[in-house]
Amino acid sequence: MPKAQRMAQMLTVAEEIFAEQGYLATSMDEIAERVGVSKPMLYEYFGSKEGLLIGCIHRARTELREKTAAAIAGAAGPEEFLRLGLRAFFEFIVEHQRSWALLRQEAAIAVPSAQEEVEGIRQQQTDMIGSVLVSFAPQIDPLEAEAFAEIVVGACERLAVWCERRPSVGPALATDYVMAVIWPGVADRFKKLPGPVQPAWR
Amino acid sequence: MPKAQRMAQMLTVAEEIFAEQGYLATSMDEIAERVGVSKPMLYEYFGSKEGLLIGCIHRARTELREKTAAAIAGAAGPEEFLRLGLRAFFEFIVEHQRSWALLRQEAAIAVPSAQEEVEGIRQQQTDMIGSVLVSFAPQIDPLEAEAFAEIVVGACERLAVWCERRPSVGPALATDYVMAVIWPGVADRFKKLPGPVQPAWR
DNA sequence: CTCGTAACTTACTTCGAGTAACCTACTGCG
DNA sequence: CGCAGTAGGTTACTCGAAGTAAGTTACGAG
Repeated sequence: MPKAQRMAQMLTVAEEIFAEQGYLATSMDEIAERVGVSKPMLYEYFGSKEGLLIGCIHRARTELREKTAAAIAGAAGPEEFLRLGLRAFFEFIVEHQRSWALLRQEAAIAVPSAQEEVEGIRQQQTDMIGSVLVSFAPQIDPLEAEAFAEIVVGACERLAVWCERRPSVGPALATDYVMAVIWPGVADRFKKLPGPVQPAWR
Repeated sequence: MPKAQRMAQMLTVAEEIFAEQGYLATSMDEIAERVGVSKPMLYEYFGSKEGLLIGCIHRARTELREKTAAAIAGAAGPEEFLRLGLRAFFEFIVEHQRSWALLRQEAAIAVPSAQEEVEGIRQQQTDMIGSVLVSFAPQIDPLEAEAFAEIVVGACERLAVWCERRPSVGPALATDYVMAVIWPGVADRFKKLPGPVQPAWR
């Protein structure tokens, strides 16, 4: 099997088993067996168990970025821009429900360098939100804009975990809840600052 | 040394080393040596490495609950109640800066059952916030109240991590930021619902 | 002084991450 | 055809850390 294909297969299998059993409880032998290959091949491709985990996270991150970029293209104003971006995030999470827990929880704990990747995902989200704030209200205090973005990302991340236990709450309702809580506060800031320009993210 | 005292000492040392090096990178031998005791003693007291971690988290959880309860005693209205509760949380985090990363990140990833304890901490916070909402606005949709509470907890958790990289943002300013974003949205819900009663949490 | 128990240690076993060294099958070229 | 080189792969190890079995010391009560 060619390398690129084998690599993708390994990532898919690893993500699956990690999500099922957790990172620590999964052995490299186990992954190798399920892939139908021997352990040293995993080391050939990813260097270490940690490297394999980082590969999984990195792939998810790329996918999230692409989906978000597609979702927010053509949004009219800050509220719609934010709403579409948040909704893309919730949809991504519902799709990757099992592996998302791995990405944000297991990865961060077990493997310091995987944490960088997870932070990268969050960074993407805060960038997206920060860009809404800064481009629609250029006079906003940068520190405040950053803090607001972190607050919104944290809110979504936590609510997404909660949604897993509440099947009745899908991406649409989750987005509504978050917007209901944060938008009045954010809009309030906008009112006190010079007016809107177009947002530019990616 | 008597058991209770030894146990506390083990927890203190373990929390310290876990925070320094991470859970995975720390060996039980290493902790045992720093405590000045042999490895089987740790197993005697905590059963497993996982048990030791859970012990650390559990102790932190208890402390947070006590501090929060003390802080919110005597708050006048929902806004002050929420503000004091959030502030106690940020102060707790600043105090336990290094070990907080362990609790919420490493623990969740590496050890599924430690995750329960971490969720317990979050549950305390959502209970606190949920009690504000429900008791000041008894007619609120319970699902919505729960979602709002999760959103606020997520926002704080994430902002707390951000504060670690931003020494200029202390507990007071962090609380202000969160309140600025969420309070207008929450107050907006209150306005549409029957009026305030006293909150009761713990 | 000796019995009992609380607190502790030494000396293992086991399991899994990571590695060294060797193997196979295909592709291009004289 | 036959052979070299390499992509893709395997077997058989080492080593370190979690967890354990069995034995040892300290010390207060009778």
